[in-house]
Amino acid sequence: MNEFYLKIYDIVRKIPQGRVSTYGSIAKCLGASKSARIVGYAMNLSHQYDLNIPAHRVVNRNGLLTGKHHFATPLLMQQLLESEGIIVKNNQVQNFEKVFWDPCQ
DNA sequence: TCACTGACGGGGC
DNA sequence: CGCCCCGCCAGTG
Repeated sequence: MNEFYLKIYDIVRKIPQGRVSTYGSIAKCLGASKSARIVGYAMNLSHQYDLNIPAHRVVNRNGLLTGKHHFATPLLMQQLLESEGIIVKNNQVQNFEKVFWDPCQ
């Protein structure tokens, strides 16, 4: 747990309800565009610490729910998104361009 | 040190 | 379009 991770968590906490962002755009926003994988790893860690991180709002560049298996149940990620009004079909966020939120805005 | 593993992304074709 | 290859880099054993 270092400052880089804390910055990642700061940004993820700012993602509004009903919107999603991507690992890569978050990394790029922090000036580390090549460290998208690390963002994913940080999301993985966020479960074991008692941080209040909406990790379900972070998907990959294609809008795919690649991290669903790291939640309590594989369906939880999709259910959380749908409860915020996001439509998920075949592990993929629909209207991805519309709900995408740029962390650097 | 080394090798391997990913909740990744860009570029080529 | 989709698919594949490759660079990336923190953690782990």
